Amino acid sequence: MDDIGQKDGPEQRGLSIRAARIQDVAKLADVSTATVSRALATPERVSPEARARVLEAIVKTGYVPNPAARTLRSQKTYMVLVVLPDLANTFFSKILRGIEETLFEAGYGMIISDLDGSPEKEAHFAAFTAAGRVDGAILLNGHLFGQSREGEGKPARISIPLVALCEAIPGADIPQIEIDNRAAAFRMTQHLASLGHRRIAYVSGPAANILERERFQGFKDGLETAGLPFDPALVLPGDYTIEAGMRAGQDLVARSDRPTAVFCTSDEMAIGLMRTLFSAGLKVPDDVSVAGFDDIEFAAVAEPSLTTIHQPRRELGQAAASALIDLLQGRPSPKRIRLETELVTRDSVAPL
Amino acid sequence: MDDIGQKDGPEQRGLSIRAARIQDVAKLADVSTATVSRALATPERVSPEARARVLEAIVKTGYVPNPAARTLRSQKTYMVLVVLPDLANTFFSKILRGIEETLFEAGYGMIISDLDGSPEKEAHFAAFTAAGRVDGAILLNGHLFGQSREGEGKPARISIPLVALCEAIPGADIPQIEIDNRAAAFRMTQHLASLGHRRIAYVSGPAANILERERFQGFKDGLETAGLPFDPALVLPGDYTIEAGMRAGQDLVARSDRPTAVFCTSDEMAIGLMRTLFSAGLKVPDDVSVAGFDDIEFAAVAEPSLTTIHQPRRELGQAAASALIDLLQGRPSPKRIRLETELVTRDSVAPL
DNA sequence: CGGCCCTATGTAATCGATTACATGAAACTT
DNA sequence: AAGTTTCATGTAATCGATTACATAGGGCCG
Repeated sequence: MDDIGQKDGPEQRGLSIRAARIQDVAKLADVSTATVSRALATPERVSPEARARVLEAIVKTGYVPNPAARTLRSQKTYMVLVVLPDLANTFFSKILRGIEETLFEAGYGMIISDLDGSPEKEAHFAAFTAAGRVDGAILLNGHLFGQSREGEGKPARISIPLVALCEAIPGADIPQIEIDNRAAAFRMTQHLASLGHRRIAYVSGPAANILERERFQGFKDGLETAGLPFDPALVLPGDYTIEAGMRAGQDLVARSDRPTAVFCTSDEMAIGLMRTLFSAGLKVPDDVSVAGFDDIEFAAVAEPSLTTIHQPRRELGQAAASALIDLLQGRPSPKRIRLETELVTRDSVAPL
Repeated sequence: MDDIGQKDGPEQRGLSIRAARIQDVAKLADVSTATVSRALATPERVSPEARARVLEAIVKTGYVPNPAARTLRSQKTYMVLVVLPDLANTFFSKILRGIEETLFEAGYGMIISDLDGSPEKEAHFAAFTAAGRVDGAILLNGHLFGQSREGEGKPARISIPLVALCEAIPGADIPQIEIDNRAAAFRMTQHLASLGHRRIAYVSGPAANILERERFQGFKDGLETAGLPFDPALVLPGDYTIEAGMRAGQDLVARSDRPTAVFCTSDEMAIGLMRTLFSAGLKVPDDVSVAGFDDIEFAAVAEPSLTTIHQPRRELGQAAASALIDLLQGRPSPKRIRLETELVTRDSVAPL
């Protein structure tokens, strides 16, 4: 147990900021490095006495295992990549929180990639996963990486466990966590129709987006079920942003035959749209009813407060993280989870 | 150049998903692993021919360096930790984007830690940095990690480069990126006073918060300069959230001698407060003027649109990331950066 | 022409953990 | 009592890069 001047211990003299290694712990506890490692990873395989000595030595030295060394050997990073199209979008932040919480509890860290519409960044992060910097990834961007063009003798790419969140990825054999967008949009459309609205405008998401297609289908189904005609002139292009909502609002304001209700496929668009209507002197819901989608925090405090579809954002994040952790730890993972949405009626929608 | 059946190459037969290693590249290019490494890290120290062969081999094999191995040897992770108190808060998301952008361009990845007010998480992430998982950290939470209680023979903790963002950390000898909160609050207070308001309420942040102290001081200075008395009864407690704003609103509504203007130290609180005033039948700005702070996206589209202090959030993130990168790469780093804010006048504030 | 320096490259140690395999002692079986 | 298991532990190979040191060849100088 003589721990003085052995061979090449870190000697912590003065300012030596060298971190304690497993060797130092082993020496202090008078066991081999293997025993230290086992005391941490599989305590039941180490005698109580040795374990106690190791634990004590760990406290004394302030030992923290070196993650790089651990990863190099065991091929596990305990890191998860979260890929999303726009970090600045309010909709994602609470989802991220749900993800982070769940990952943290399971001992995983979270690396965030904001794609920002850049294919370059996407390629970078594809390489990132291929290099083994993360054990798995949660994709919020609606498609897989890089589409694997197999030219030029490129070897089969390393594939890590993936989970799709919110935007389902058609054809991908991975867990998909989402809401039933079509049903939710259907529900909202029916709600508007049930209040007597017969001319209902629709402010869309990006055309290529899978959410958009589902919601649009739900909208059309809803019209049909309500016995209302579908009028393409009442479909306004959008991209889920406040600005898109404002543009759609300008379009509507300029029309002579205005619809009596507008279904925006995001709350941000709905809020932007209401802003423009207001500025033009129109009253919501007296002149026009406006509905949103998502139920972000500001929906409840907008003026007027926004009727919308509530998405359980935090739970979505948690569910995705759980599914991924299942995969990472070799447990069976649910193939598809659809969380329930809810129609939240507030003041922005009124009977005709 | 015979690459068949050498000794123990990866052989990529069928489904072998083994990633190419530096050895494989070296063999294919007919050079040593050292040369491959140098061809990537210091190309000028490798002959053009060798370099070309290496590059070709890299493309052929799809080689991506293993980050764990690289980190283990070189002690560099090319990862940065971003610590923030609440990921779900709108205010942070655009800052995060600024950080991510800048880090990405410099080749760094971003790991996010949402502290969520949990000391347990904080301790975890302190260990995280100590273990060398990141090269540096950006702190948005206003204080340093763990306060380093040096008891029990704990060795000097590894200290990595840090940068404080938004919330200055008094006494810490690290770069601080922020705005001049006091000056901004002063400015807003003066603005309200100049419009004739003499009874101005103040909705605060958390008392312990450094931002709060600065803004509060600015507020008091503003009153004094305008020759207005400071009335403690007009200071309402808050914590920057929508809900806090609503509570403050309820408080105000219940009063008989209402102030004519309210300065909220966050836009979220201002929006929540306006909501409550509205519900109580009060008009903004006719009955009460309301001002915010931050200029989040929703400030411009709130009804009425919000007079507030614009913070250059993206630029704050970029500046912090740049400062950290400077530190990481051994360059001198600015000690303190104060970005300019701007008073944005909109419709929620009107002359008395 | 011999010595020196520079350049390009190879060899092998190293980073710090995990873990396959080996070993010796104790416990149990028949 | 000999043989077989089990348990606790140690030894050393291993993960895949970087890099200190060694070396060979070429050019230059006096």
